[in-house]
Amino acid sequence: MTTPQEYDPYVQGCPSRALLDRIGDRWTVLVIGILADGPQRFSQLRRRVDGVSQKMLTQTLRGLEADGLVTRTVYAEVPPRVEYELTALGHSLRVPLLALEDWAREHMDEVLGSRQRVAERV
Amino acid sequence: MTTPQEYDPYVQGCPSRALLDRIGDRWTVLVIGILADGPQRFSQLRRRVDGVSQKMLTQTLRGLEADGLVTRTVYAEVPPRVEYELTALGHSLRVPLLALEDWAREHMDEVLGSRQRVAERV
DNA sequence: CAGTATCCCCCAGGATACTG
DNA sequence: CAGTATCCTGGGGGATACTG
Repeated sequence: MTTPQEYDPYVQGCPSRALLDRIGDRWTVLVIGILADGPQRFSQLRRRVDGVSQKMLTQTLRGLEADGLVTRTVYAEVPPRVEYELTALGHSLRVPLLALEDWAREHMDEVLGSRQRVAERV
Repeated sequence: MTTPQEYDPYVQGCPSRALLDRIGDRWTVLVIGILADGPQRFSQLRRRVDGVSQKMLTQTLRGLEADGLVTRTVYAEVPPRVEYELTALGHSLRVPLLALEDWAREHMDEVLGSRQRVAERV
């Protein structure tokens, strides 16, 4: 603690790389995006995140929960109802993620065009 | 083309998911970050991105090249020198990525604290 | 409904060896 | 130096079946 230890993702083993891992997997980002609309049930998420398997959705949600980005609330009803909701921390992460989505929307054509050209060996 | 087709990452097969894939893998983000400092040789990148294998670095750079985010310049010298540099598009991607890095720096403690608590079953 | 538990396959990616 | 080429393994993740 003598030197203030900054998080440096370029160094192996730095915890901030762990964040990159979490952001890394496709489902995490998509689930956060959906939850930004408000609390959602498991089945709603499953339906809205096209292509996610039950296993991966559960796994993703458990990870988000562990990271303090999402809360899980079980209602004592029959049939059971479970709602997932972004925490304040989760909402704060939404901001940079939105910036990324905006970039994608704005520049995806350029990227795809480039890929096309490469694929055609032009 | 009757309805303006927006990129929707929540739909399977949407090309914008391809971008999530690219951002997804750790090396891409790290390499872009390093290249933001200016043009770099292969060996420099290899050294600065701690833990990347030769194979993955090559693969990552080829991908970035294909997407039009990075240029590859070969100098006819002995020994050979190859420099990688961000394109304007690559630089523009830097902006949202920086926002993400900032978030990580600012909130990593909270995330790690949460993980700790979960790991300890508290 | 909202999961857990299992099996199992595939391929991302590391290690190693070789080349222009 | 800046890569290819090849081999090989771990585990990510789908499919399926079962449960509170």
